[in-house]
Amino acid sequence: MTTRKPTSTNQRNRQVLDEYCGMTYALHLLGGRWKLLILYKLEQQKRRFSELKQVLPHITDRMLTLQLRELEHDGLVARTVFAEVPPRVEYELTASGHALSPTWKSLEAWGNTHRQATETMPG
Amino acid sequence: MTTRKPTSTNQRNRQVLDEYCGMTYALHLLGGRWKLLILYKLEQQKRRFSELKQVLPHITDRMLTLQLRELEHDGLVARTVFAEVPPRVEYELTASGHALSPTWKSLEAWGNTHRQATETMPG
DNA sequence: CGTCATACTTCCTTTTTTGTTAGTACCACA
DNA sequence: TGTGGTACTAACAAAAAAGGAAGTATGACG
Repeated sequence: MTTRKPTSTNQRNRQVLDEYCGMTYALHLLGGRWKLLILYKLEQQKRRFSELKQVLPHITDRMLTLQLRELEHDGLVARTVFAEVPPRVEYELTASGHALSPTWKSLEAWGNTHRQATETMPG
Repeated sequence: MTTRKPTSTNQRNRQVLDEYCGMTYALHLLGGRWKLLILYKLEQQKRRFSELKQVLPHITDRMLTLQLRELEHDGLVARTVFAEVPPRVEYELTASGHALSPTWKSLEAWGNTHRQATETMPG
C-alpha cells in the first residue's frame, strides 16, 4: 500500500498504452533488469532457484524472487515445488514463454549488430 | 549531476548486463514507456515534433523531447532542423531503426496472442 | 539441543524514471 | 507594441524499480 496522488497519470499512462498496443503490453511484462535474462536462462532447461542465482551475475535473492513471481503471474514461467527438506523449487518456461524466444533472439542479434555499428561509427 | 553512493551497484548491474548480452543492451535502448511507440509511429513516415505529440496519447513535451534525444543519441532516429520561423523539426528512423521493425512486430504479435491467452484462461 | 541447506520474506534506503509547471527564442504580421 | 505558433528547457515533485541487510520454516543429522 503506497500512497499515491489521486491525480497520478503515471499509472494511467501505462495502462492506456498497454491497452493501446500489444507491443507496450509485452514490454511491460518483459521489462526490468532481469526478466529477459531469466527467460533466456530457462530456455534450454529447467533450473532451480539456486541455479538461477548462480548464472545471473549479481542478482540478489530478493530481486530473483520478485521477478520470478511476476513471470509466473504473467504466465511465462511455471514453478514446481518439491516437498523436500531442504526445499527444492524448479522453474521452467511455459508454452507462451517458449513462443517468445524467437523474438528475444532477434532482439539479441539486433543488439549485437547495432552495438558494433555505433561503436565503430566515426565521431 | 545527481549524487550517488560510490558503492552503488544499481548502475554497475546495468552496465554488466548490457555488456554481457545484446538482448539486455537492446532492452536498455528501447525500454521506457514511450520509445517503442515513437519508433513505431516513425516507421511509415517522418514526423514533426508536434505530429508525434498528436499521435502519442498523453505524452508531455518534456518526455517526448527526452526520449527523442536518447533515440537520436543511440542512433535509432535522425533529427532534421529547418531554419524557419516558427521552427520545424522532423524526425525519421535511421537504418538501424528500420532494421528493428521486424522485432517489434513480432513482439506485438506475441503480446496480442499472449494477452488473449491469459485473459481467457480459467481460474 | 544445535547445525545445515534451501528458498524464500520483511523492512528499509537508494537510484532511476516519469510527470508538473512555468517558462524561452524566434520573427512574421496586425 | 503585442500576439501567434513551434519546439523546446529548467527546476521541482512524485512514482516506480532496484538494492541491502537480516530474519524465517523445514526436518534430517550429529
